Amino acid sequence: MDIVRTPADPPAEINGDTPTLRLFSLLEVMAAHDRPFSLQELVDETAVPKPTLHRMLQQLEGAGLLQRERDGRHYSTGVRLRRLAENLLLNNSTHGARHAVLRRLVEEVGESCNLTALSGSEVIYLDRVETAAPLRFYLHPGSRVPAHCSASGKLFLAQMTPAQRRRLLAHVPLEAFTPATLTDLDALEAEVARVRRDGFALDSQEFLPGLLCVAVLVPAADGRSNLAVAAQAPSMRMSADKALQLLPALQRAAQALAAIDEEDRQASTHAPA
Amino acid sequence: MDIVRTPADPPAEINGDTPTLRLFSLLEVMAAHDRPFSLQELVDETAVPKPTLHRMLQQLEGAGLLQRERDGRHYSTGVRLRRLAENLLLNNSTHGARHAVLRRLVEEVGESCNLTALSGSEVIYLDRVETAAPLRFYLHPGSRVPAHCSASGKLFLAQMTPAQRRRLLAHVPLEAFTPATLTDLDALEAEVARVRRDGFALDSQEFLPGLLCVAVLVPAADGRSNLAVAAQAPSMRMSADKALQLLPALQRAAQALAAIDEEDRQASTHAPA
DNA sequence: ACGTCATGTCCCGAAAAATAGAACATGACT
DNA sequence: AGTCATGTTCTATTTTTCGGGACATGACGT
Repeated sequence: MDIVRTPADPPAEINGDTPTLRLFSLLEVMAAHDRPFSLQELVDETAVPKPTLHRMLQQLEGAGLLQRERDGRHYSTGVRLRRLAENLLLNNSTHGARHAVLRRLVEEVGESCNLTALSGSEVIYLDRVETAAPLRFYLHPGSRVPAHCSASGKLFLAQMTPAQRRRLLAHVPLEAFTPATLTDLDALEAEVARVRRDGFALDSQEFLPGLLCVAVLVPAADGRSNLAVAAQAPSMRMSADKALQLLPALQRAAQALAAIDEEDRQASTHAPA
Repeated sequence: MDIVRTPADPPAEINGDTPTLRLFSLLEVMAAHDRPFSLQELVDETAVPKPTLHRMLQQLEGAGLLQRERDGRHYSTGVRLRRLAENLLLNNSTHGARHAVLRRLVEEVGESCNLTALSGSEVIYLDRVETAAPLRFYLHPGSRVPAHCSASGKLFLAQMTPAQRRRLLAHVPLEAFTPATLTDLDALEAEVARVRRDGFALDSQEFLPGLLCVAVLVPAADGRSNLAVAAQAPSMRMSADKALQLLPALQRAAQALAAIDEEDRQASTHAPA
């Protein structure tokens, strides 16, 4: 059982999650290297049986997602796939804007920052920008973390009603990841009350030893937000005191993100292009 | 409270070729619009049964290819998908006909040229060919540059709707890299209007002191392009006036690049035998 | 408060597709 | 010709998808 579950594993291997998604993994392998691939090369690269791979390539070629080189035995990306990629990046102003805010925040505070949301009883990393500092934690977007031992998670818990919070926590044991993890319901309630009062949350090595984190909510129009910004740093560079100094920058970023959402909300009720 | 659905939208478009490929069609539909989709919206758009669509979205979300908005009922593109798209474009430009066109352009104009695309709020260098002149800027493929202070970036901005552009720019501070950088929104709007009218963009030391740049869009069949060609030169060798003289060559290269895409498209619709 | 509507979610048997071993085909090089 | 490496086809078995129908949930309107 992994501590941090990551849906998208590092590039090396084809993921057998579900057959459909293997095609994506295959494309990722091909997109990662800058050259046309022959069937055999892909077999070596992915450890997928040759006939299977052959069929996958045929499918992708038939759909125009891949195309064969002139020699007939090397595959490279097809127009349709490139068109898809272009459109994808082109029609992305929301993520672009959010990401930009995050990037600016990282520049300002000098530590890795991320955008998180609550999903079920876990906090999911929506986006993340790494600091330039060489020592850093590797947590990529898409990872999940329990709510009770993360700064963002405690923020989300803090805005729930006691009943909602109890219901969520009742079925999730408060697993101890470090000695600092709050595993007692009463202690967690007290912490959550503090978070609600202060408007920010700290995670002081409660999830990973040596990892500190400060987070604030991105305000939402209806009062309940499912979006938080957080800054993370190794304890070597960050103390709890120093974390507090980052708060103004975090709040500013949160406001900017709220403004983006507000715009989106308005834009979506108007006629799209 | 949705606005009335415009009948201008085509009826349905998901290809039932083989089940696996429907996921790609779905992504294409989503990539074609700059907004998050709810399940129901996609049902209307694609004429795919609701449970089926639901499963498809779940799969894609689980794989990190899509992600839900924080309201939990709207889907938009995920990090993994965007990363795939970036890699795809990055790697594809390096080899093949595009590179050749670029190389020939460099020969013709005598200055370093590059191919760029918009990704988020930044311009990403897809490919670059250096001039032979000893004095030159070192900017390699894959590097990124803010949109507001690059010739290509201003071209991409110019073809957005005002709303899209505002959303992107509102939260990206118009950072001043040089005294010439446009840091005022109104000034940038005026510049963008000029760019749209003229069909080309200039960057006169707005990003790096001493660096001039001219760019034009590579025309796309559907009118919106995510590909631009640009020539760059140090101010010692290039003035704004002289930059204009490069325009015909750039336009020719852009046409050639557009023709390559067109060829690819046609080739992929012909007999794959 | 209650019904009503629209939307998101789950279930499950029938149908279709993916899987990968083995065999076959094709060329390259000796 | 003989060997090797690679691409292709065949096939029965396993696994997945499919989508109608039913259920759940929340947002209204009365």
